Amino acid sequence: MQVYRGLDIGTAKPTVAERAVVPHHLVDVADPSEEWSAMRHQAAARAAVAGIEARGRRALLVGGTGLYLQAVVDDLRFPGEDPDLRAELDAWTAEPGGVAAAYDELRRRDPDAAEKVDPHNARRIVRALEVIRLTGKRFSSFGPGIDQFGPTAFPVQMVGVWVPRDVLNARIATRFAAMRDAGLVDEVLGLLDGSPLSRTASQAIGYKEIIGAITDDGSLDDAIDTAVRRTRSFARRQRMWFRRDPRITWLGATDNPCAVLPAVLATWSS
RNA sequence: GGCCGGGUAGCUCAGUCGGCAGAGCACACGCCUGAAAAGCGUGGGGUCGACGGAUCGACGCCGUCCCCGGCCA
Repeated sequence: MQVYRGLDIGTAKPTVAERAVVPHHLVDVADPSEEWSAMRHQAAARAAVAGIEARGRRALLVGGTGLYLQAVVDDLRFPGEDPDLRAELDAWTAEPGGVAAAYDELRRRDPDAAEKVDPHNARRIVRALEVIRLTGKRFSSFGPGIDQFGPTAFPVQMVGVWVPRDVLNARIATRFAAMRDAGLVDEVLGLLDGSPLSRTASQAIGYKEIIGAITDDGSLDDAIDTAVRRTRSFARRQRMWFRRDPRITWLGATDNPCAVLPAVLATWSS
């Protein structure tokens, strides 16, 4: 979400001062009305890494979105997309019994892919069918899969920071309160004056809830509360995603995660 | 004080003719290849306000009481 210009406070974007000390890439590279995607992120991030390495420097990939990280470091191939076909499939699954019918087709044309997607998950079923109909090839034939943790596309040292649950929850609540104090609501009001947010940008935690509160005349306290819960839920999914990756070295922090910095640097140097 | 409506999961509420206590959200656990800060699955949770009664059997029917909201005085 930090790729979007104007989404500063709620995405905890690095400050101008911080960026003056350490160059940050893929920050402020898209307008909030633009869509962002795993494929777009893969291309942009790999280009940034290549540029950094070409200058003899070392890239530090930071972030919590598992699919996006793997899209950069692993052999993930994203077959094309077709908006018309996508719309047709979306309409199909919106009909009564449509999701089950679509899942039947997926099971018939790509049993391996059907095995990995839940029969109720319309979004994933639609995407798999879109690829199959578009390319004529099985969805599962693209790349080794996200559960294959082989050698990375380029040398990468992966480190995860593990924080106790109660500390994490407290930090999330504190963080949102600080964002609100820093003017998050005003920032959202400013965004509402511009072009409508894209589908992807409008999902940003905090922004989505505050926009909802403003347009529906709801409670800002409730919006912040929902955003806090959604952040916890996101953190749980991050935990699930990264936990299964055997290449990650986990470092535990009891309170302040910054305490593990020396250990992170030691791992990095090796 | 009188009349009416309500009291069921942490929250908001369904519950048909009396026949095994339900949903959404929350919470916990988990899944994942162009929406991923997205999407999806599984699970734990109940003195059905309290007490008494009729009934083989009550969240439901009868009685008394308590609590909340509205209207009237």
